[in-house]
Amino acid sequence: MYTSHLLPSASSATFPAFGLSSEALTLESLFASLPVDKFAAGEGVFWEGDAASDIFQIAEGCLRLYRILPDGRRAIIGFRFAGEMLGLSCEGTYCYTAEAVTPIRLRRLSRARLRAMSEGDGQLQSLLLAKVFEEIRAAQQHIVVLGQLGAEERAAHFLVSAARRTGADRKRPVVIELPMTRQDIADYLGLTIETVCRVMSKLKRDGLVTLEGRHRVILVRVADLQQLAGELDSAEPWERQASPWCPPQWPH
Amino acid sequence: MYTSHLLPSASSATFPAFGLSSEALTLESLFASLPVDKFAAGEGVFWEGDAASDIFQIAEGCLRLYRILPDGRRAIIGFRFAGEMLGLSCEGTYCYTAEAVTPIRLRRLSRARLRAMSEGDGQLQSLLLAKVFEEIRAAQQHIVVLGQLGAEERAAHFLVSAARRTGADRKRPVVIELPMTRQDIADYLGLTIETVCRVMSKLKRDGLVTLEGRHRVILVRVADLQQLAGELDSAEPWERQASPWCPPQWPH
DNA sequence: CGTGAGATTGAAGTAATTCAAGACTAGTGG
DNA sequence: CCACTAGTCTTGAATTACTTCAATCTCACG
Repeated sequence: MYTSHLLPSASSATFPAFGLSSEALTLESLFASLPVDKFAAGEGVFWEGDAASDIFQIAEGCLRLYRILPDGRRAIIGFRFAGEMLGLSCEGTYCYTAEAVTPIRLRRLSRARLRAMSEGDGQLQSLLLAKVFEEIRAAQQHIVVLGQLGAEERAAHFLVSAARRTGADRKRPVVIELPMTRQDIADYLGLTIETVCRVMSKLKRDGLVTLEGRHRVILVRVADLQQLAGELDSAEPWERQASPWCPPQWPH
Repeated sequence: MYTSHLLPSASSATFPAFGLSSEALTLESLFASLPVDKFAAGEGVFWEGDAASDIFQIAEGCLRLYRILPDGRRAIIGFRFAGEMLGLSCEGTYCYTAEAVTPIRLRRLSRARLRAMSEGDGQLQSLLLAKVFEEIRAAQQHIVVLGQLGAEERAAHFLVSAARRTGADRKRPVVIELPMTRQDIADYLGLTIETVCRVMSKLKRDGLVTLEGRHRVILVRVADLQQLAGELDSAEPWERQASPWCPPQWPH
């Protein structure tokens, strides 16, 4: 029998932030009855190259997803917070390592079982597909950030994006918890730890944010931060005619 | 017309490079009977924000996919070559603009129709899903490139990756055609056009490549280029124990 | 053979990195 | 409880990589 009551705090408190309520309910029900795995901070959940046997949903805590380059550089692909899913877009083998930033609790669903469940269920398939599309969208967003934005803009985007993902942008003041280290943020934004520090200090100095300890940031002037971030998320599509861009013709 | 000599018989010549032969055959058959649309160089196929009504397969030519930032900067998300698909991972509205680099011919399949066709067809669904996963994988790869690699490394990765995608890496010498402009490459790699030029010149000076005109590059020392690129594609996963990385513990 | 867009190269400027020193903070042991 | 310690964070100074500005070159096409 399924649990008659939802988890005391986690589910009802955290889910509304991460999608349509119907979506959250349906995907949540997939995981709700599964046992919970715990990992300590710093522990790995899976490694790049492992057979991608399971997908996960985070009940509590924060993870970093990363790849290590041959020379030892670490590229953090992204972070995952409570309520979000993990490993859905990997086929065959995991294409990054997942590691707990904080102590975490998560539910594991075998890929084979998910496949079986979704076999005849068109609604479930589209829910999953929507998650995959969301992931692509986020990845493309990150590409734009890394390719085009400067250090301050990247940081601003990171903060605004974190606020939106955790639902913190819907209350005032906007308070976000950043459990990861500065080094994590640096490896995620393609900067050095020193640059991340400097930029955060500058945002503080300019009155855009307040820093409370190492892991709490209060977004004071959200609109300015969004503008700094290039309004990449909320921006209406660029005007088709107004584009200053004159595309080069072939041949050149 | 451009590339008439390159693609005498587009499908059979180019498909083996882009997936399993069974996959290519199946997906190709989806498009084979559809009429061909033509676009001149510089023409847009769809724009960011348009309703994502169709998906496309490129019969011939090359496209750039990009987004324009509020201040006019252009971020090229990627390129698509003959045989590749387009618009599959967009839901609701296209999340980038697609524009012909060269004159192109492509086949259009309505999303609604694809949906109907795949409704009961599990095999087709997994073929499509595989394409989507491939796209995510490529996006994550690009994130690593933009976040961690220097200018020369980025260029090397771009060249090696282009060689692999077009199948040019399976013949010697490795000759790749780059129909896009240097500005396109710059906007794709997150560099300026001058830096792209300088880096290409350096690769040439160092004997890694030969440049023939503006749009043909011969990869002379492929292994060295791959190493420069961080061996991001071919690299075996990093050793779990040998990792020099000591993950920070929580709390910090 | 002239023309113009694109490409290349050089020189100066700037943003981010590297190197280095010090400050903070959480956890430890007296 | 308090000092001690180790890891993290922050700031400054010097350096580097990339960009910007500017001039020249190349090539496809008329």
